[in-house]
Amino acid sequence: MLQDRTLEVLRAIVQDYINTKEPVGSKTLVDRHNFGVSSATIRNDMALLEEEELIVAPHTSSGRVPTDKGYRLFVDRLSEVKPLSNAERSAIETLLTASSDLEDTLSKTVRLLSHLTNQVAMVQFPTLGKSQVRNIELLSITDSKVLILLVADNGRIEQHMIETPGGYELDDLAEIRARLNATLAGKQLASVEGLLAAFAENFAPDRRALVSRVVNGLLESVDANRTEKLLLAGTGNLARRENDFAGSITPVLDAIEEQVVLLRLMSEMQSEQHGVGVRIGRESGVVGLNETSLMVAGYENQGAEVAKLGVLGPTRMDYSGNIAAIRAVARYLTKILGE
Amino acid sequence: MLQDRTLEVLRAIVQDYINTKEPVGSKTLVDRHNFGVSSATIRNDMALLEEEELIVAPHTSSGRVPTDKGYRLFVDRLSEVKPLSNAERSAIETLLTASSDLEDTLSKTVRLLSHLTNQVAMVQFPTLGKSQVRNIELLSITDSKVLILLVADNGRIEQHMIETPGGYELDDLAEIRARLNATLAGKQLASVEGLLAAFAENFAPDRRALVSRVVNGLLESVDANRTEKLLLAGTGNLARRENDFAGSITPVLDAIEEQVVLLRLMSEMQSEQHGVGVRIGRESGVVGLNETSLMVAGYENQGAEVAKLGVLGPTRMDYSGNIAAIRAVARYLTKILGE
DNA sequence: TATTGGCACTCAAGGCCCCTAAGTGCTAAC
DNA sequence: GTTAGCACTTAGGGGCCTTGAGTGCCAATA
Repeated sequence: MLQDRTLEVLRAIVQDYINTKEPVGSKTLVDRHNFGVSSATIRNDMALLEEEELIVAPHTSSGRVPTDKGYRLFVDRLSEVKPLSNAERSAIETLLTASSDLEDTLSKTVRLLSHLTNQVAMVQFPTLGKSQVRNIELLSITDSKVLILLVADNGRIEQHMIETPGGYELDDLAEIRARLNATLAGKQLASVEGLLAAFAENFAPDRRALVSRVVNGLLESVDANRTEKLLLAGTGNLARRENDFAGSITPVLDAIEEQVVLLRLMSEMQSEQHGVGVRIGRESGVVGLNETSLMVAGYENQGAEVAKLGVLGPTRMDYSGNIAAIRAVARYLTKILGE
Repeated sequence: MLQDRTLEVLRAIVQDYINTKEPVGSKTLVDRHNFGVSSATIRNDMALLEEEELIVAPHTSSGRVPTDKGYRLFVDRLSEVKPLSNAERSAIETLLTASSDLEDTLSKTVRLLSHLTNQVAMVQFPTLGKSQVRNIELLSITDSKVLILLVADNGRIEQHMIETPGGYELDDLAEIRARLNATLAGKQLASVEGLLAAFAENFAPDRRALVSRVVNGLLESVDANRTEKLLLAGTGNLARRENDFAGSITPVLDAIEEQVVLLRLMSEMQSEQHGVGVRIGRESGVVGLNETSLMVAGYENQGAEVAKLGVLGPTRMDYSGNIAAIRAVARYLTKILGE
């Protein structure tokens, strides 16, 4: 087992490396922190840390740099949550105001988070989860087009246009709508597919074609609600301090555009330290994100976690500060969604 | 006036520079193209071109590179539209299939365009223009929330949630909806604000609060339709060939995220050569885009231009090929929207 | 047993020098 | 108007050396 001081050395290395972007050596370490021991002792500690693969030397006889494993230990056991500055706190309260429009609120949130952290920020739209159908509307748009509207109680509203080549009667539409609502209102979105399995059979044969078109459209809406949506901000931050990435940032930009990967990762991640989940470097298992870390926290609506938000940045990032920012934003978003 | 051969030299310089990414000199030029004259003659031509500020030498006695002005002349007078390859043509037809959902169609389009050009691709949503109100729906969501739906005949559907603190009667809602449709259906979106100026006065005083909340919500929807929306794809292409940008790509990424600037530029641009509008380097007047060129073409729906699409990339880009791709995609999109 | 001073060793980075390859401008001749 | 010839320029690459920061190890110390 590593001794206390050895762990302190690791902490110092992580902190110094985050600040200076330079590999850190034993001498500078004793200069900057007062360990009360000589650099030779620190060197011994560093040898231990290297043996445990917590730090690594980019080339023989250069300073050391934390490995993914080193950052992991730091995050799990050594980092304290930096309290937010007053300026940050008030920025959150000023910029994040309630709006009855969900998309508005979330888009403000993601921009705020990106400014607070100087990283790429991400906010997931509320997901299917346990949310329920509030109601369903069918709107006649043209003779051969009907708009289906699915209002869920998580605040999302999905719209889906369908074609009805044979035309339709408004009365039919009204009836279908009424029966759909009778069948589905208050039911969980996840159960919609099952509940509609035999739905068309209740109608006269000559209307079934129309009914099943509507049902299919509705199922696609449910699916769209299941397929998560992601808002992003601050992509420019990736390239700002370019040398953060040894390779190119292209794979990172690609992964960001290919939102599916990010969404999957976010969903898989559980909150760990201080309510924030962290994936460091290769832990994500996504090649393009080998040099990035991902940190997410859940936010809630009506008492249940509905989705996640977080940031993506180089592994060499300010974990303490970012954890604090993410946590604060998640809490504040939960609060204003409750209003 | 510059002679024909001198212009040919400019064309050759632009083409070689685009291909090789290297400043091009007089000797390599005569080697690669058969001008039938010696390098000394080419040097004289180059001196003329430099005098006209069409090319520039990065440092004394190195090859020449086209200036913005040089690219401009190339695009306006020297470039032929490269016909698309069969593979590209069939890619367009395979990937771009009609869908009744506008967002689907456009999102396919933007990804296609980004693949064809290897640049950042952009597609504007259909804009206000001359489009009309198709109909308006008011949906009761909760006791104190009403969803306003504005269906426009350009295919866009705006949804906007409003709060009604005092509650409301369903009958009231139905009446407001009926009168709104009577007043607005078939009218141009641009005229909605005027038509609703005195709308609330037709109602009994105790309902006016509700009515004006609805009217305000509706006006915001119209505004949202006016505020253009942009789909983007291929951001990773910016960083792919990194040395395309002398400075950092951060300002470019920022400009992309700040869609407002791009939207303004796209709206201002008129089609020039071959139906495609081009802004080269500093011509855009946007500092962050000094090293990029923007090329856009309009696409149509129901016979009228509704919005634009295009690409953004380094000034050193394949103008001929990209113009061809943009033009083809715009035409094809127009075609399938018409179906 | 943990810590320390001392020492020999390593290596990246920067400065310097030199050379080469590609390019230029100019001039006089064709 | 075109060309050959020539002197001149310069970025970039290779080689060489120095410096500074760092390391590992060992014997001495508390």
